[in-house]
Amino acid sequence: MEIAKAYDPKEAEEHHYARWEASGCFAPEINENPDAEKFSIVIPPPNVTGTLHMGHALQHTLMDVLTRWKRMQGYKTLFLVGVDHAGISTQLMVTRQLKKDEHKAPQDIGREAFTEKVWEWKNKYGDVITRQIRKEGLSVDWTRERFTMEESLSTAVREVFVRLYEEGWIYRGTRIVNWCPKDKTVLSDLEVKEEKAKDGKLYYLTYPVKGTAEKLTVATTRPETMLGDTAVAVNPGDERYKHLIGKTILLPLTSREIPIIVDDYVESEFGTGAVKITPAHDPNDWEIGQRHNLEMLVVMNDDATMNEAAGPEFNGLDRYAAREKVIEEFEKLGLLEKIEDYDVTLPHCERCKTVIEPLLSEQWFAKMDEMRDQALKLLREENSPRFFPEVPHKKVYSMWLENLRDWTISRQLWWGHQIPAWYDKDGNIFVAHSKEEASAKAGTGDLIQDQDVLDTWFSSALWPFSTMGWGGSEPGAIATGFLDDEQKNPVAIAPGFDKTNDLQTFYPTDVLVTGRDIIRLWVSRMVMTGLKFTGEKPFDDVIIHGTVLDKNGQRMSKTKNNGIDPLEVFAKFGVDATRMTLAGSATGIDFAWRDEKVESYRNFANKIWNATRFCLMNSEGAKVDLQSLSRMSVPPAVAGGLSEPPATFSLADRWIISRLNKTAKAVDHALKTYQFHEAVQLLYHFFWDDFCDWYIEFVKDEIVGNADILVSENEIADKDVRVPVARARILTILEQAIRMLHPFMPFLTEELWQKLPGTSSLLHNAAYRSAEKTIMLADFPKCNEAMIDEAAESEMNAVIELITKVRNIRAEMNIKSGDKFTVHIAADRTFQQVFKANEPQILKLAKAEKLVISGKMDVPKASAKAVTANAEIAVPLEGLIDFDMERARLSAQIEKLDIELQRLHGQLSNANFVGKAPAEKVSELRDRHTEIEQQIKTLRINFYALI
RNA sequence: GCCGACUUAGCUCAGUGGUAGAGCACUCGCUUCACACGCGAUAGGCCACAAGUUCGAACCUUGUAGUCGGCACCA
Repeated sequence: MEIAKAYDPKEAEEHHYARWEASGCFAPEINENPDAEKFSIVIPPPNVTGTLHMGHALQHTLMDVLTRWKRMQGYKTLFLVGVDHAGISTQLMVTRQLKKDEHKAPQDIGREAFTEKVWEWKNKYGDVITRQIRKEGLSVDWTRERFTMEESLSTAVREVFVRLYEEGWIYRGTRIVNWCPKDKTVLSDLEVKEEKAKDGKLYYLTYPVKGTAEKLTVATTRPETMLGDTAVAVNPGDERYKHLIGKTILLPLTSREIPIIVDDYVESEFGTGAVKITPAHDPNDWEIGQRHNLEMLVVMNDDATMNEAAGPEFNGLDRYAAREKVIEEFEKLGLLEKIEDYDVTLPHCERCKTVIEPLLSEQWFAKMDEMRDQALKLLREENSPRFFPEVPHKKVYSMWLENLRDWTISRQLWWGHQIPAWYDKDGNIFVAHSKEEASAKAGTGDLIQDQDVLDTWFSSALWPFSTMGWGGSEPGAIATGFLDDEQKNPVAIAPGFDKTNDLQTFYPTDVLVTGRDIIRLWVSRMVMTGLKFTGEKPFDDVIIHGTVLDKNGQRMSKTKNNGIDPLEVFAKFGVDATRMTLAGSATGIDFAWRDEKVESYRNFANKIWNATRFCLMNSEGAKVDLQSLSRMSVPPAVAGGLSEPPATFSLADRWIISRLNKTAKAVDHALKTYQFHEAVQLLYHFFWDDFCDWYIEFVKDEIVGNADILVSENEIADKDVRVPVARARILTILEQAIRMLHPFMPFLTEELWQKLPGTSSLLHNAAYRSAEKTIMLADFPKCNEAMIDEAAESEMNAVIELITKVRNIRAEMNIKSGDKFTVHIAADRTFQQVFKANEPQILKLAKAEKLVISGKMDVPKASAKAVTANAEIAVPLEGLIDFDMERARLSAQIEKLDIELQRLHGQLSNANFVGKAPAEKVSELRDRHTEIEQQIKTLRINFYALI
């Protein structure tokens, strides 16, 4: 069979995904083994407004590698996919569109019509990210796709809210909150980003003390808030102000009189030692206000303009205009002491970058204390979740939990889960699962539901179990199942999908893969709610991946416009090459994006393609056959025709099979410890260096059918029998390698595997025997310890070293490629045998025409020389050799070895080393010392022979 | 202010208490019948700096410098 000369990823990417999906390979139901262990992962749901970026691609690749690997091992695998409704982002997006299309604001059309619009938008544009996920090749179960706003998940949200409320963990209260004046909503601390202000100023305002000629100076970065001052505070121990305590201030620009109070919060050394107190506009001031029973005077509206309480002159002014005006007025009054430049960091809205205004506001809060304590207990007692890498994430996680504050969970938006609380005419609150239930509680149907929605992260926090049908049953009980809102989000249910079983089967999940920025926003909250509502931790392991940076090591951002679009990279180099690049960078470490890196994996993909091409071109009469890798690989009929059981394995065969098994073992270990890059390196090295560069070259003549094959000395095998055996063997080794590569390079490997003769569902893991043939379900290769052959590895290494040294002579002596020569080899009996047995390969790969193998070197002076660990090599080059050049070559080799010899000598003559180092180490170094000494000796003899 | 990470070949990065590795780039040579997205052969590093622990440190400890993060505070 012949295939194209180069790999074209596009074709494979187009064909296989749809087929996999259609044949149910992604759904756990494909697994026929009733006793199969499960493996489950939930995707961190991307925003419905999102488009794929490199961070997703990295995260998704790691999850898919794990899932495909486990699936091939016969685990009942669920990789659950879904999308987040992304409250603010989505509302902003639809608001913008509404303005553009209909020149309307949400308020113009009302809540119901607006949310209807959002659903329309979602149904029309909300699948961008999921289509992109398909392109990535993710083996997610689309039959279980979830959306945080669908009915079943909303049920879970309401259940959690009601329970927490009833237990007293959720309350409504008036606090200073982070207010975004542009989005006009409250934000949690985690949605606020501190950023340095460009030209921060500190304003010193002077306040006259009533009944004296004295004045008191306070400093502030937000002068406009002085309109809401209700006290000035000093430290109780501050001698400067002692006599003023209890007196009052005549607050300029207002007609108000405010007290001078003492509070330990004030540091005498800082600023002027006197602090203006604005309880309604600053969190610290609010606390002081609580302690001293101060008036809370709100002087701003929700759009950060000043309100009536700020006085008629300021009413309606924007906060910055008001700031200017306050300064002007103070200046006029001679009360502005000074303005200093001041480094100040200001809170910004994560979404719209507007400066946050701390504001007194009535909101819903969740007290996390009980859940926090459970999470901390889990961490301390069971070290769960385990973070990979553990440093520094474990600490970030635990420190945040330890200092956890109440969570502001309400948002002044329309898009999201509306808070299940109803108010009667008197303002009494009834929290319930539905209006009916609330009415029953209230004894009246005349109720109005709370207008706010919940923080997007509230529903995300329930993701691992709400997606699996959790409906509010008691911890540990079987899920009650869920209902889907069919009008809005119809979900196809796979045949055999038992709605009530998912939670029981797949929860808790095995591993979570996510970025470090949401450890607190999301990971911690999943742990807390998971423990409380299911009685179990939602996952054991948390892999925190690194950040993909641009090629200059900068973070990718829209403002810098330095983002790299994964889809463009897919188009240029293929999905598989991109996945290899992402999986090939060390877990948890940031790395700069380089197209060159992808290019090298693109080349690797092509290498795999061409190695397969070669095997297919020479596959007649053979097929993939696992028996061909075991010792008794010759069919009985043939074996019967020979007098002895045949030694069918050449050195190269034993070697590559040993390497294959070692690689399987190492890959398994690497993946178990989430060292994805380690697995990538192992597979790359095995395939390219071991399999292509050496094995294929060694057996090429044999499988092409050019070579006579020696069975034993003087006995040449029957080609008709031997060639197919050799072909089956190379096909099988290739097939095993491709299987191991599949989790990383799903498209290429499927494309090739389908073409290999002899592949069928019989090669599937036992759990998938009746499924349609696909490499996705092939059994993942396991190490067979019996096939690890150290003798073969060391003998093969001797042959490789020999060939390399001869090639080196050829290159350094400038011998034309067409010129053939004789190679003399001196070695001990064992290695004489080894070299003899591999003579045809050595001749071919070293481009020599004759080998002279003996126990002692005897060649003309005009020879190029080299030594290996096991042999002395000479190539007679009468007339071609330049003695000066050869001497230089030899002395360079001697010099190199001598440096090592000196170091070894130094160590071995150190009594401390010999006395204290492990005996094994000492003898290892002694052997090495002897070996190098011998090599140097040989090289020296050769060197002096040339003088 | 507190905490953390990083500093290894020209570049991007692996790595280990005892011979320093890869990919790309560079140099030289190959139209070798799977692959020039290839083959072969070189070259290139006192593993940031200093001190300590150790028989032995690039690896462990401490300090210094640079780079980058996170958190807190901000009258």
